[in-house]
Formats: sequence, structure tokens, C-alpha cells
Amino acid sequence: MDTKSLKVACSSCNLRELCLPVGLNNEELGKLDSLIAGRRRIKRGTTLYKTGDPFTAIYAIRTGFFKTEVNTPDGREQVTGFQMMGEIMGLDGIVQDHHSCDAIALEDSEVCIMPFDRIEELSREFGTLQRHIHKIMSREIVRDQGVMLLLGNMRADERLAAFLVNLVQRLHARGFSQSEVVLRMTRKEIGNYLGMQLETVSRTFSKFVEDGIIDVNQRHITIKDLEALRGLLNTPPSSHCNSPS
Amino acid sequence: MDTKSLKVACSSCNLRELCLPVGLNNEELGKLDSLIAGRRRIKRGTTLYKTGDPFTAIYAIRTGFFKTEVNTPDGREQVTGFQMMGEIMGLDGIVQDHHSCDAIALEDSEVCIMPFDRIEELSREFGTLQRHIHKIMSREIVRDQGVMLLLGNMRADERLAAFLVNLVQRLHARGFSQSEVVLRMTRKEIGNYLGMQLETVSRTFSKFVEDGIIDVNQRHITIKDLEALRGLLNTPPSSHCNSPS
DNA sequence: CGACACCTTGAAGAGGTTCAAGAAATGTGG
DNA sequence: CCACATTTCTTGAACCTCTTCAAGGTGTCG
Repeated sequence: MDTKSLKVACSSCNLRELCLPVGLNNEELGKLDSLIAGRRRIKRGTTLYKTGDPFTAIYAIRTGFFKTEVNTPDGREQVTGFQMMGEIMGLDGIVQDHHSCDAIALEDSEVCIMPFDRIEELSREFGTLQRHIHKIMSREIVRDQGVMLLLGNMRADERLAAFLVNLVQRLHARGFSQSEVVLRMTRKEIGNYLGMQLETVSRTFSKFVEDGIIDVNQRHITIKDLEALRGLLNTPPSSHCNSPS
Repeated sequence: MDTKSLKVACSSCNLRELCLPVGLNNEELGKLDSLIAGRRRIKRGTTLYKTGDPFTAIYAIRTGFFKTEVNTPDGREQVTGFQMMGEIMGLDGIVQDHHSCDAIALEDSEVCIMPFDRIEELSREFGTLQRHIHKIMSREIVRDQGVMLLLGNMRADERLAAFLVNLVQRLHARGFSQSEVVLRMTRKEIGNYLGMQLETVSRTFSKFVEDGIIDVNQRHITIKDLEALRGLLNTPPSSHCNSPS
């Protein structure tokens, strides 16, 4: 395997605040370093894990970009999320001791391997780590609620706006530009995630360009009017029922 | 409040296998009884918790039926799930110390209150409980993946079929009939959950009746052909691309 | 440079929504 | 226990958003 057993210290990782609890003392940090069993490089287009793979660890993304997708017996697939550096993958595997989705790298990536047995062990020792793990899982549940809202309630332009706003927000939190995005995924993958066809994604991008909200150059998106994008989300689907009472 | 501080033993609860880990010895079971801070009755139509409420505990449903829904600033709402006895609610609140959705009783219900501090405390002591909590959260994440698949990929009849199959399956696991269901929710709530209008739900029910798959009598559904319902799920959306290579 | 995947745009069509009306069930108060 | 108000459900018809099919253009990688 391409697993490096090289021990790398979380204590010196600049993504630490994203992966680990904050406010630890040095002793605790030292112990937590032993939480990482190693790193693994994932080439673009290959999987970190697949549906049915035995669950042994969760993964923190160090560099790169992933998608997760579920598959049905009849060959359908649904992208359930896009993950970037500092985010955790693999929590789906806990309940059945096997993964329930595929995690596929959208660019050459590197993850930290965190064996789940070890996490549980250290969690029993450190309340802060325990709480942190619970928060990560809860955050995933809340994120999923947002996706359900998007898929169940929003129209095409609202979905794409929500997708873009979410993306730049997460990138901004990692020190990237709030206005320049390079999409790591295809129109087809965006469409699959948002429950629409790739043609609709393309058309909606074009519409945003016409409206002067964004510029599109293939996968390079420039957000010219973030507030307009946000505005698309806060407006009810149809405004024909505003009774002035 | 309508909180009963009456201590009730999990050890004698017939829903134990649903809420708690299996295979505990008596000593462990005794300790776990102290996990329940009490019970609370929720009248139909009232909330167990609301968006923004401080998070203190998770809840195991003893009797009754709930829906959870998220709300947007602009007044939209999305039903994110229906919960029945033996299922756990409230995990959404962990990450922000406040709940991120409303939990509303669809009939007079009763829940066991499990203070989360106490859960974390006991989890550090009992590995089996720790693993159990992790599994419950992971199960929720996997369930959400299924809903995304449903909302993102399926057509109206497939969604409703998936909904019915899931419902009878869960009811059957609790000892109820596999063919008789009394819906606790309205067409509007079903439609909101499935990302469709209540009219479409009604029409799709009628179509299933025409096809001899179910009988509908208001909220009383009789499933005449469960395999036909299941079959709706395993068939690709359109069968015009089956290349025989 | 050529093969391939990806993206854009147009036009026709379908599935689901919206609006509307009436029927059935449920709850409330006398 | 019945009458009435309210909510819920069903069905029809017109409409609309998004899909499907098609074709051409653009970018990318070996």
C-alpha cells in the first residue's frame, strides 16, 4: 500500500484546529499525535475507500479534494458531498463496520489515517477529544439536514447558489479567496450532488453570468456579487402570496 | 414542566435492544439505568425541542411518533425524518450546543430523557456504550445518505414506494404488521419529506391503488404487494439505455 | 496532434406544480 | 349527540420547470 508509516505530528500541523480539539496542553497534544497511524496518498480518480470495505479508520484530509457517493443495486449513484482539507471522512462506516459509500479523490490528495479503535481509546481518556468526535459527527448530521433542505425545497438556481456560497465559505475559512473558486468537480458531479442534470447546471451558470453575478471560465468561477448569490437563498420560491395584512 | 423524575429501569424496558447496547451484564445494566434522567410526555402537535433550544440531552422515544424539520429564515421548512419508538432524537444539537431543527410529536408521545453529559461520562467508563453511541450517530449519517439518494435521484412513485417500504420495515421490526400501516403524518408532511407536493402524494397513492399494489383508506394503508413496491426501487429511472454489450 | 472527456446551447417533451373545486374526515361547542 | 367550522384529501386542467435528446465547441492528456 501507499501508506506511509512516517509519524507526523499533529502538534505542528496547520490544519490542527480543523481536525482536533482546541485548547489542549502540550502533554495532551503529545498523546494525540499517536492518534495518526500514518498518511496515505490518493491519486486523482482513485478511491480512499469503497462501499463494503471494512471500516477501520476515519480520515482527515491534509491536501486535496474528495467526493463521496452512494450507489444503488440498479446502478444509480448519488454524490452526497464534497470534502476539502481539514474535513473528516469515513464516519459512515461505524454503524455496520463497513463503509456505505465510496470516497473518490477529485485531485491528487493526502489523508491522515486515524484508526477508530485508537480514537475510541483516547476518547475514553480525554473528554475534550470525546466531545470533539461527537461534534464532528453531529456536524455531519446537521450538514445533511441542509442538503435535504436544498434537495427537497429549492429550485435549480437556488441550489447552485447555495452550492457556490457554501463552497467559497469553506474555502475562505481556509484562507482562500472569497471570490475566486476553481471547481474540482465536473458539471455532471455538481448536478448529481444537487439533484439536477449537468445541462441544467451549465444553463444556470450561464444565467448567473448574464445577470452579472459571476464569471465562468470553465472550472474557474469568479464571484462578482456574493450578496446577490446569498439573496437567491433568502427569497421564497414564489412571491405571489405576500398578503399585506 | 411535564418531566417525570420517576426513575424507570431500562433493564426492564422492552425497547432496550433498540436504545442500548446488547450483551450487558447486570452490573452494567444497573449503571446504565442511571442514564435516564426521567421521562417526558409530549402532546400531539407540540415540540420536544425547537431550533435554537439549548442542547442538554438526547431522547429515546418510548411511545408515539415524531417528525423533525429544519426551517429557513425565509419561512421554508423541510421535514428531515419521521421517528418512532425506540429511535433516538436530538443528536443534531451536539455540534452547536443548540438544536438545529424542531422535533414535533405527531401523536401523544413519551420520551426518555438522556442527559448528554451523563452519556459522555458513562461512555468513558463503558466501551460498549461508547461504541453504541457512535453507531447511533453513524446510523443517522447513513440514513441521511439514503434520503439524499431519494431526493436527488428518484421520481415521485419511487420516492413514495421507498417511503412506504422503509416505514413498514421499521414497524415490522417492532412487531407490527408488515401489511397494515396507519400513517401518523398528513399528505403534506409526507410530500414535504419526499420533496413533492401533497397533490402528487395523493395522486401517486391513487396510482398504486389502481395498480393493485396497495389499498388506501385515508391514513390507513394496506400493502397488498410488498414485492411490487420493492420492485419500484430496483428499476432504473428510464430503461432506454441498456446496451447489451 | 488526435482521441476523449467535458461543456454549452437549442428544441421538444415529460413529470410535477399550481390553481381550483368539491368531498370526506376531524374537532369544537352548544 | 348533532351542527358547524376547519383541516385534510382527492381529482381535474393548465402551466412551467427541468429533463431529454441532439449537435457543436472547447479543453485536456497521452
